[in-house]
Amino acid sequence: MKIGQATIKDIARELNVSSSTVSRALKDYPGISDETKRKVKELAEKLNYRPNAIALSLRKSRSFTIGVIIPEVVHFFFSTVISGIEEEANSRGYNVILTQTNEKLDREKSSIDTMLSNQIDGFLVSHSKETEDFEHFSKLLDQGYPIVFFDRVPQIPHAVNVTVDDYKGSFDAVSHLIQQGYKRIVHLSGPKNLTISTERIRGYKDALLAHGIEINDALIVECPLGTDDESRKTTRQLLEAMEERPDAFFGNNDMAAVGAMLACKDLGLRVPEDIGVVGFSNWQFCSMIDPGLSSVAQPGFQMGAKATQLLLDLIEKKINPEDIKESITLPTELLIRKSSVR
Amino acid sequence: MKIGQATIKDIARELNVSSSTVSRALKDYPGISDETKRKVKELAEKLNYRPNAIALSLRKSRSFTIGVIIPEVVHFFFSTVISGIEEEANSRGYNVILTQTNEKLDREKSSIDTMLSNQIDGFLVSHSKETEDFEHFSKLLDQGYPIVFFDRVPQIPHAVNVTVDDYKGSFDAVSHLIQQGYKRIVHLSGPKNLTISTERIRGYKDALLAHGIEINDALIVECPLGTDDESRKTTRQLLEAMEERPDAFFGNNDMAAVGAMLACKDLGLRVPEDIGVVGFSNWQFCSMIDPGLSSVAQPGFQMGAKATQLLLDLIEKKINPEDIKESITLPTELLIRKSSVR
DNA sequence: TTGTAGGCGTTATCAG
DNA sequence: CTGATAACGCCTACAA
Repeated sequence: MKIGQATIKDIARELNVSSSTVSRALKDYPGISDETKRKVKELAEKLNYRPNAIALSLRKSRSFTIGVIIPEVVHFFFSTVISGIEEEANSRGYNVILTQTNEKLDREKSSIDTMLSNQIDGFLVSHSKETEDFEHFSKLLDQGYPIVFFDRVPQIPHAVNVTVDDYKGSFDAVSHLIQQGYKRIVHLSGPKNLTISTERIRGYKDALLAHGIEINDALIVECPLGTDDESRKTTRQLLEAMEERPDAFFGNNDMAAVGAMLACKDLGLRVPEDIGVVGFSNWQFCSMIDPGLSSVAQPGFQMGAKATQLLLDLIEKKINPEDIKESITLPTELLIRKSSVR
Repeated sequence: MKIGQATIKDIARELNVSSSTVSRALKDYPGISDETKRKVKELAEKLNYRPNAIALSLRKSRSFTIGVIIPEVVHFFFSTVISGIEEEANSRGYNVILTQTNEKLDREKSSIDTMLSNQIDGFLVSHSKETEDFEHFSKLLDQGYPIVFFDRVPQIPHAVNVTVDDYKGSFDAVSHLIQQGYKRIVHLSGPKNLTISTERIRGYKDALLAHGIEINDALIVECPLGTDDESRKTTRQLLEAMEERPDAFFGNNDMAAVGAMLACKDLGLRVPEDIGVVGFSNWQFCSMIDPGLSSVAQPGFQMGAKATQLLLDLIEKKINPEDIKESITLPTELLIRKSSVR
């Protein structure tokens, strides 16, 4: 499209050969004279010829494009993942088409629709907070579309999932707080319908149990939005209301953890002396705030790269879904800063 | 593609009509009997028919896809812009294909190549730090490809640019510092080949002049990377080396500003009492750190939306490049927090 | 009201 | 070594 986009036909006409010859010459097929090859390539260069990927897609029923569906781009973790996806996809010659659902289920569904229309070769998905029923995904899987889920993964049989070790990340964080002498540890949890949330809750509970601390459900507080404002309010109320005051907060999310730190400041409580705080994700700002926020680092870039690698291998039939026994789990790392050390 | 992707032909065959009839029926063309329309639509629904966007693209020489080229996704500001792009493009029925250059010129060029191959309808570009020669863009413009540049815009005649008012943002920030009584204000500038950097420098200088303060070039310090580490080192050295100590830092970037705050802490200087600090961009963390970082907010989402709107209008010939007299400039807003108030 | 034919750009297949 | 032809899925003059 556009004035002057040269096609194979143009080259063929100018050289008085057939388009098949040109096509073959350009791809160094055997059985084309060096002379012809040279001429074709020269002219192609001169005309600034570019293969039309659209025509190729139609011909091959492959678009060399993968569709990425995520909740939000404006999210440090997700943007890191995208970066990994981009990198891996590009290096293997695929394009990335992106949509964000803004945490809405219907946008998730309509994204799938447009992507299907666009004949993408496979999906990379992290589902929305609203998604509780995974029908729309399992239908795709049944139809044979390659999908790899990452981070926010569904519980569907045969789904290929890439996650970080949320359980262990959480377990480590809470164990660390306990070792630092914190005893009444509040967990600011995420929406219960996300596996990452429940896994982190499980890690939290197990860490308490492993250190002989009783589980108190009142100390597990849901922060569904995951913003600092929400958590600031919630934790502030908590600190004011509870007769036996908590002495630590473990956020399922750095924003939630920061909110807790701010609430402490509001109330004149010192972090880490009075209250210990640990977050999850290791956003950039963790090292910039004072005190530095301890956090569980998640390898976002690698998650994106790994998920993409799996997806492309599935697409190119280098592996079969059955070969992937269980979910891929990437390691987390607890980064200890001042907010949790006393 | 994929087992069972129904096509118009499938519907036609099953209904014993021609594919043109089906095509027309599906689009409610005049001159198709209601009966046929009903039958066609019913079957289409049943077969889960989806128009093949690839075939459409080939037919129409339009892909309904726009290409976005940005330096980095992992950048709060850019992710906000992407969000705006996404929103506007989707609402108008376009797909977004994304590549990041990682600030490399050759990746910028190869991105253009793949996108051209993919027959995208237009480009949305924020160029890399390495880009000093805009030949590869002006060539595209000459060939008639619609391009809208945003934030990092080139100096090319006839280019359609969307920026924020960097000059005024900078002018306001520095004026504010002066009003607060700061006198020796250091500007942590960005790479000089970016227009946004030079505009911010211009705003800085003019604000000083407007308040009768002499310009001292030694107080304009380049922080090319724009990371907090870089700026922390740079500003620390500065604070230690200068006989007459600066009393404020204006970062062309929030990371740079934070670096300066950290350097102050390193040296036992108090912000804002001893040193005032203002950043640019208003990243999320500005309100989370202590003291809160004053910053010039840039409307990233709107920038993305506006740039996309212009691009799509250009593509759809609703406007001509000549109609856009000058660059579109969006307003900035100075958000004053504790870091600059004494 | 419906059908036929041609073409968007490319390549695989079959001939020569 | 090279050419002609058909096909990917869709749309649209033109014809009937």
